[in-house]
This record gives sequence, C-alpha cells and structure tokens, in this order.
Amino acid sequence: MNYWLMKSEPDVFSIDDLKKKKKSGWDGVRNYQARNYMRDEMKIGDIVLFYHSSCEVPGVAGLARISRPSHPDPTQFDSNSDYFDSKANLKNPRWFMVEVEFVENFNKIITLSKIKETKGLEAMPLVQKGSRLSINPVSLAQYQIILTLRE
DNA sequence: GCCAACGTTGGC
DNA sequence: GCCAACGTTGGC
Repeated sequence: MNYWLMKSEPDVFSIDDLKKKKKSGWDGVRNYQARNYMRDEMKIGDIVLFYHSSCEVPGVAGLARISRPSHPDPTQFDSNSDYFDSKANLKNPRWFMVEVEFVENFNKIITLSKIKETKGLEAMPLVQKGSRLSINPVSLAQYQIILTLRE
C-alpha cells in the first residue's frame, strides 16, 4: 500500500465536501506528472492526505482512500467545463483521474507551518521551495509522523 | 495582491 | 531541440 498527498483548494473542494459526498472523482488535474501518479501508481486502498491549499490556513485537513483506480477524467470531453481539453478525445484520453472516498476529518488542520517545523518531514515535497505539484507520494514514515500531529 | 518557481507553448 | 514568453500555483 502507498501513501499520497493530494492538494485541493477548500473553496473549490474541501474535506467537508468529500465527507458529504462520501466519494468523489479527483477531476481537473492537468499536470502530466500528477496525472502519471494517478494513472500508473495509485491503487485501491492507498491512503491520501487531503491537503488544503491556497487558503487562510494551508495544511492537511484529513484522510481519504483511493476507492477506484485510474479512469479517464470526463471533464476533458465537456466543452462546458473549465477543464475541457480540445486536444483530448474519447479514443485517446489525455487526462486520467482516480476516485477517492472520505476516511477522516481531523479536529484541527495540521498546518503547513507545523509540518515545516516537524523533524522527519524535511524531505516532503510540500516543504521544498518552489514545489507546486498537486499530488505527491508520501513515505510510510512521513505518514506516521503526520498522524502523530493529530489533536 | 505580489511574486518566485515551475510547466507549457510555440516560433525559429 | 532551444528558449523566450506566457500561464499557473500557492505561500505570504
């Protein structure tokens, strides 16, 4: 089993939104490296650290789990969608997504600043300068340290 | 709102 | 294939 960190802007889709929906397709990713992680490496049952980005208090807000493996992201074919991609077609999809299901909502956000000052998390892409990738692998050790920061 | 860092596009 | 220009991300 693998562990991941996935970023979402809570104004667009938050951990509470996932809690309400129970499951959701992780659509709208338009970065090849992030796509490749979803398409090639994510497996059912993998655990996701749900990260809130571009907001007042960025940080890990809760946990989710991969509930369906890679399949084409339907928004790429929808000309009304912000994520429409005119170069994608049904026979040759360009963008893939997974489905995630809600697991847990932390009582308090594990903030980015907390993560930055916690020993053992120095190697997380999240704390590297200039790192913007919205999906990152997380090691078992990093995952376990994050869990110890729950309140 | 600013801006550094990064990814993508497209002309050559 | 190079690289300048542009667009996006995301913390602050």
